[in-house]
Amino acid sequence: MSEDYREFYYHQLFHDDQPRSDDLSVHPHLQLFDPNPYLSFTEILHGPTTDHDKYSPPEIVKEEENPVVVVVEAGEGGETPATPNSSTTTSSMEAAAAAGEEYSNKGKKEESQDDPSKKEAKVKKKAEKEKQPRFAFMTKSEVDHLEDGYRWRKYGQKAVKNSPYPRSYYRCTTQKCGVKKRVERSYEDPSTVITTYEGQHNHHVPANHRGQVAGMFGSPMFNPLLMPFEAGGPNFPQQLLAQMPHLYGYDGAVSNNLYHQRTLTQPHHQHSQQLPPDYGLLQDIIPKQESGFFYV
DNA sequence: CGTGTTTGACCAGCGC
DNA sequence: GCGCTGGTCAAACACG
Repeated sequence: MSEDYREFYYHQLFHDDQPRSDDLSVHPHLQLFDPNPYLSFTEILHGPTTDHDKYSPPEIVKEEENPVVVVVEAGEGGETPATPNSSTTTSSMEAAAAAGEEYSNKGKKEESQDDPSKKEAKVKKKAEKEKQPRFAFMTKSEVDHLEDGYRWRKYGQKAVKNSPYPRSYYRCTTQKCGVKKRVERSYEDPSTVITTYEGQHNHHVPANHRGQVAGMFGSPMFNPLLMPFEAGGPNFPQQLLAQMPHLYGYDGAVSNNLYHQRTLTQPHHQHSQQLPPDYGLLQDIIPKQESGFFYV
């Protein structure tokens, strides 16, 4: 991990003077995890450097209140620039706050005194919405819309309050797949893209024209790692997470970016925490310790 | 022609 | 009630 990345990480973690990151209390729905925030994706992939081997994290990780920060360097796949360091992914409290703000605000005034049918519809709508799993993560990237293997159709763009950068709205183009994602650039760090996924893919990652799985991490070195996941089924990432609900407080969907993030994360040290019953061969590929994300 | 983007309009929720 | 904001729609447009 370069110093840059570490700086970036700490920036995300400890900027408690930011208005959007100080209100976890208002985001009870947020579930933050901290498997191992001290590793960059590079380290995860290639093993730690000697320096980092000696590195001891300060006493700042407590229970589940700190955000997961996993830095992932994007390969040269998709639209991601070819420079190895041009794109890094992390998840953070800031992203959680950014992505979750809406959740915390909406539904507060649900006690409508309107007619029962309207109220019922509202409740139903709310329940439906809350059923949609969400999580957000941050990607250090020069491009806004990172290739992640799925096909997305942009259906809207809005100016973001307090930010010079617009927010883009995407929907998965696959029929009957209602997964959406929002992409916006952090106003605090313009080099950072905040991506929020909502919903669950119910289909395979579509192959691109060359019959390969596209993706922001789709460089050749990554593809072999993708294979087992492809073989795993249409909802592989979902299945993956579904196997670790006790770890992630979640029982269903996951973004494909997370999918890649997790897929590409190579174990270099396995902790001896209990594994899910069906962790199976995934344990060879997925180091549950070094990946992370949060739901919003 | 199929697919995806752009962009202004519209709607609903929320705070004041 | 009103204004602000976020999210979505859909027509027009661009592109391969």
